[in-house]
Amino acid sequence: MTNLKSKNEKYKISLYIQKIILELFFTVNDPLTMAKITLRLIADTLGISVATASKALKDYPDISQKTKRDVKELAATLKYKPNSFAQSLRNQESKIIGLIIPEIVHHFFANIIHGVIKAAEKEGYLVITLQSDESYENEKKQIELLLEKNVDGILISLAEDTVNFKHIKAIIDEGIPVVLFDKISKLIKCSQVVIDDRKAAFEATKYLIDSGCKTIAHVRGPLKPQTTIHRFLGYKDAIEAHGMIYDKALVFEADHLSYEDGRKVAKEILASNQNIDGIFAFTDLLATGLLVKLKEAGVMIPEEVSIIGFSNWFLSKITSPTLSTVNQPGLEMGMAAFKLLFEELSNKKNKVPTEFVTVEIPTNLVIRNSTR
Amino acid sequence: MTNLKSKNEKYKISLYIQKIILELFFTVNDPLTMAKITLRLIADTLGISVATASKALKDYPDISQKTKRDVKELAATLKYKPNSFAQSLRNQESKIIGLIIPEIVHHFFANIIHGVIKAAEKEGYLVITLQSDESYENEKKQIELLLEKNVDGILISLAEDTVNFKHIKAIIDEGIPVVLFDKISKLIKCSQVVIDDRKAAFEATKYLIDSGCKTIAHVRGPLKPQTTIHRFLGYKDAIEAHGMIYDKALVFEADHLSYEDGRKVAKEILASNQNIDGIFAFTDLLATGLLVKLKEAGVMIPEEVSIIGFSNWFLSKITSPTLSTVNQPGLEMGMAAFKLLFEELSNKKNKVPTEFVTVEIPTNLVIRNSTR
DNA sequence: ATAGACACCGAAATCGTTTTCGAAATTATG
DNA sequence: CATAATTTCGAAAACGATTTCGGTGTCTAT
Repeated sequence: MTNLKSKNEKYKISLYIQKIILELFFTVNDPLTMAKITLRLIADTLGISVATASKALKDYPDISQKTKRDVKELAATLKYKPNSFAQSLRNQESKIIGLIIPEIVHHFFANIIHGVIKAAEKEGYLVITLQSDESYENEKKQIELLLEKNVDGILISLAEDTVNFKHIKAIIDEGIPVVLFDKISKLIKCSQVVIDDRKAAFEATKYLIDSGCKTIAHVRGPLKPQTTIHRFLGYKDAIEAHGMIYDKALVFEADHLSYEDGRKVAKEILASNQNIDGIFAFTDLLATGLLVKLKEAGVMIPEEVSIIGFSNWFLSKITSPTLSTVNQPGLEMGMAAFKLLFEELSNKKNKVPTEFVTVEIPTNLVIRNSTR
Repeated sequence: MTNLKSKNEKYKISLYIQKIILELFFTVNDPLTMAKITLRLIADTLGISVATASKALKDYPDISQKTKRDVKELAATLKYKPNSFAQSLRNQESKIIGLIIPEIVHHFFANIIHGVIKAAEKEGYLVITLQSDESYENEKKQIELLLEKNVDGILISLAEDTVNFKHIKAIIDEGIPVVLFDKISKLIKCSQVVIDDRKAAFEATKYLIDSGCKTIAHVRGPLKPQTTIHRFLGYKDAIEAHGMIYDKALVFEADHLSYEDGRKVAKEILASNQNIDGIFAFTDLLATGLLVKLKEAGVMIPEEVSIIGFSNWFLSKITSPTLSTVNQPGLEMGMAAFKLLFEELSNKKNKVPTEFVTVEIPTNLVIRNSTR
């Protein structure tokens, strides 16, 4: 590269520009040999230093207006894009965050992803998404992957079989901000985003009671997750708070949360002969299985049995009758989770300590036609 | 930092290790002051050069076994993680790819995301996902964002209102590999992943014919997208290939592909009095709307009218009767798209030119209970 | 003893940007 | 006119990892 710092700059610069233009002209269709547009190129072209070029682009006060104009103009025409690796290396931040969820193909989690990406984009952050498949081992591995890429922070919804939290605590101790959402653990000291499952279940059950149901069943999920317990307790609370007696025989367990399981439980309900006239199901898919099977058996919904689900998945709008349910706002939860992370990231930059908070996103009943 | 290159290395090294251990001990709980584990640290600790440490970790042949062991051991105990920024800056690759889709909360696209992420993870790539909201402007902006982060390649499913392809061609010319999938354009010179809509529609219609339907309607989508035209043509092909006459009056247009639109078209079909006994719908959601509305109107499905949808979304398994449909394998498409991109990336690294191919992922009929 | 072969290691350049600190050039002031 | 104040700029040191190229030291063969 010719040294441009001689006296006769003007002449040399124009020569140099000619060279650049020629170079661009000849190589524009051949990416392999195309000149990289760097600060060095801009600086040399204008006969200034890289330092000055950098400062000009960032509007440092110690650069003259004319220089700023020149640099910005050339940068624009050459379509200069700062090399993010170099920037990140300098600034020690990637402006990328990681997102780990148990399952992508899932209405609720898809909404979470959307919420996170949307909120992140607004603040100039991009999101790397990973799926743990509900596996602890995957979760651990994926955290490693994200760390290797030097993400600035991580958002996690814990996998089903994650019972040990050392891997999460370790990264928090390393100084990487972590925010948990949906599948959380109180044992981890970090900010979290949740819904109040117990309250939501209470409201749902209360609605069934208020609408006249006398014998209300609950179809719960597998025992392990916290949510199962909370929704069950909400159901029990409501029953007992309204002068009814809680009856164990009215609680059915589905182990897979699938449509098929809903149908299976429906059969049990029919066989139990308990005059059940209201059902609060752990999730919409179960509720849909229940609804369809009961209808096939000649039960009128909602006249004979009211059904209420949980999550407000897409399918609850298209069952017949349409399904009443508890809206679990994935989009809002995703956005809230990112906001917490963002705050923590900002605090970290300003060396301000963050105190962890647990944000509760309100749920709401969506009453459709499966309830009276 | 003490210079360790004196004769009496052993003594100094142990002193230094003491210092490190103390340092770690005192700062392990304070991320702000915690020592960064770099090659420099490892090298100094062992009294070797950074170059040697680097080569030891990468098993260069000119490093002794002992040195390799020492370096690897210390690296492991200190949990050394190479700084990806520095690596990327050197190697000019980020091992990150971008993925732009029109809509995340969507069964098919969620499958695509899953497929891409899964295939990418296997090859050591991570994925940044972005949603264009079917907007050309967003698409353009997001490509910029991805380029700023120096992704190695980009996977795109074109937005609905993208009719101008300059932005895509520009990045291809810049040498960034791009692979298009699902919503593609033949006008862009790059590898693509598609399904054969026309053939799939042909098969679906043929199934209706073979199962005895005499008057078969087609509910098509909005006019613009290619897929609408191809599925319509497939329908028409099948009709004409089986000795039936194509009748324009049997083609209904839905403009939003929504469940509600399906219901609306069902009304039109009922009002048209054409003795329609088979319907091929552009997509499952439309088909579901049709199915439910027809049932409500007392039409027996499939005895009086057979219905077949398109895409094999989740909901097709839970309608009653369950919906026959064309399986559009999102997972496979996502994986195929990544594989094409990966190949191109490898070729680029080896300076081998890539010839663009269009991969066609086979669809298949999923026959359930909405057809005879 | 000397040349050649071989094993092992390190200095230094590189990737591109940022920022500090001091120097030069220009203008203002007494 | 000399000095002080102000603009305006650039050299250089980061940020860490990689890789080339050459330099040690040791050993073998003559």
